[in-house]
Amino acid sequence: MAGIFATLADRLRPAFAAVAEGADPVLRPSAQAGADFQANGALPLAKRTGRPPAEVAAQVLAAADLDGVATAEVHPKGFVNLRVDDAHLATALTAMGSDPRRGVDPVARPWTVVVDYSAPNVAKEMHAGHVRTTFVGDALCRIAGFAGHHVVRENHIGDWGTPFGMLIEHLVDLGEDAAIGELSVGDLDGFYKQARAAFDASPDLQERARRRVVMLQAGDAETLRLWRVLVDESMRYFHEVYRRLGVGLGPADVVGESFYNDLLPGVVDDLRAGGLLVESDGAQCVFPPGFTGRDGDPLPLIVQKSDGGFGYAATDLAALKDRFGRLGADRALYVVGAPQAQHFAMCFAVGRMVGYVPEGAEPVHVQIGNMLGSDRKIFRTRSGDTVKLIDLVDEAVARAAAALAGRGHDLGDDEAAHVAEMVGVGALKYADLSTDRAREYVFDWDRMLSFDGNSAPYLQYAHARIQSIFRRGGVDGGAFGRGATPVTVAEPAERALALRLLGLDEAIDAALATWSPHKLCAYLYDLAGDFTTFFEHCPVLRADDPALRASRLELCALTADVLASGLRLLGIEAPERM
RNA sequence: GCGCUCGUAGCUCAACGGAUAGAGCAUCUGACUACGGAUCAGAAGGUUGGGGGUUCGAAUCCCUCCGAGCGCGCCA
Repeated sequence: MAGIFATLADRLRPAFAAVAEGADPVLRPSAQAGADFQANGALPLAKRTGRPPAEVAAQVLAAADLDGVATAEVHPKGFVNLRVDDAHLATALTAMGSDPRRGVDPVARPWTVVVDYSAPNVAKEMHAGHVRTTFVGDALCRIAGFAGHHVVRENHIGDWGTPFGMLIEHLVDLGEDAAIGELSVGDLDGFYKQARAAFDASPDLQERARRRVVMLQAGDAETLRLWRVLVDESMRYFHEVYRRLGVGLGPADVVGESFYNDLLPGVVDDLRAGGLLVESDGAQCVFPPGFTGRDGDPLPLIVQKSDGGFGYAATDLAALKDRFGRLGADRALYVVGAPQAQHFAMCFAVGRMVGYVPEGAEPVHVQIGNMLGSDRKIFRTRSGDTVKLIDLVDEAVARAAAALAGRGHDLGDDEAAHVAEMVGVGALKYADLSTDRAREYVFDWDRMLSFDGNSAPYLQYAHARIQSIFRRGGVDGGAFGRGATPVTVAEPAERALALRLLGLDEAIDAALATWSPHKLCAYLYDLAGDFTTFFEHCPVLRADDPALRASRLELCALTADVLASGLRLLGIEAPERM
């Protein structure tokens, strides 16, 4: 089944096309009294046909088959106002109830979507900067997967390059067992800082590190073994964190920088064969058109450094080749910080020039804005250090536990702890997901953990509250929300809730159109708001008429299910009680 | 200097080129011995940084100025 928006658009499109080929109905939700949607498409057509907007609108309306779906009227200005029939809402809700996908049809043409996200560095702690790319990337994977796309998750870990000379030598100096001990308790920052301090203080170590990098790149077996120790210990820790956070990245998804190492010479060959490679100051560069740096000079993408080593641009080009070539991606998402916009724009331009990106396919930099402190500066600790991701998680859960305990509940200790984890982690995720991903946002504990406003706890609470209706009424919740109970839509609050429920597919479309999870968040928040209004105005358990009571229980069950499903698509769990 | 992103209510954020720019918090006013008060209803709060332009219609697109953040050759 399709949602209400798609249904109306399908009904209107032929009528608009009859006036002018390919004309868009420009269907929008309406804030007008008495109207649920408005079609604005007559206004641009009036201009094209040289006729008054209202006349065009009337012609469209006469041609539109809205029978059984909605009634419409033309506003003198040319807007077509649409009000969905109550009977149609009722039947559509029944269809939604019996549809396990809740009205979200699988996309007609599934894509292979490669999603590059999280990307921590080996032997370095994940910090606040990784929070958002991890959560946004994971949510996009879930949403795209649910919509029917084939999703390939890739964790582009930083597991290669010059720092590994230093890290490996530090591992040797420390002794392997001691080093592993340190890494295995998750103290990656401690290890890295020690290594950095020793490196800075010792010219001898610097020299050994240089030699070690050469050995690593030459494939020396012992060096590779030591490197592998660092990678494995780090990944073991990262995967523990992912598991705790419900992030769908595992060992099979690790495709780090080192993976592309063998492909780099081929990239250089491709560029050279394409006549794109230019030597500049001893480095092999490509100058994609349209990019200038200081003094307005053309800006190079440095593929091979003057010392013969490969730069990160080479790795990113190899990744483009691999994702669109070997993996057959239709879309390759790079869920990476906004500051790297120019770098990716250049890589994508070069990737197209060299033929790595097929016609119709598209690499997308899913830009992630910085998390800011209350001072609107980059989020840091008071002492100026980066904030460890795991510390944020622990604090979120602790704060959630305190908030839950503060209001009193009848949960046992185990369940209370479990719920605190769901609420704390959910609050952290939702705060990241609910604002436009590309924009910076101010991190605020109180706001994200508030039970009011656009927060995870509010949505989780709305869900738990519905569950309690079924418990309180001694009603088997599983019997509702399956389309087996007829729904009547009469009260304004019922209509509003019904319309919202039937908008799930549109919300998911909107989120995927721009790879923006916050559009789904906004939908869920609106849904929760519509539910509380409904719940306030429409007695459920106390409804006199058994049929009305059942109808409202059906609405409750559908709402609870859409809330829980929607939150799940964001990677957030919805407790039954809290 | 060049480039990218951004500037919306006191604060934090929405708004797919469409009618009167919406929420939450904070402020103020009301309601109910409550199907979970973590409630509901309402008020107030805006020249969408300034100015110009395109358009039937601009927070949204273009130009310009002001302000903020970020990037700009061998780190990723």
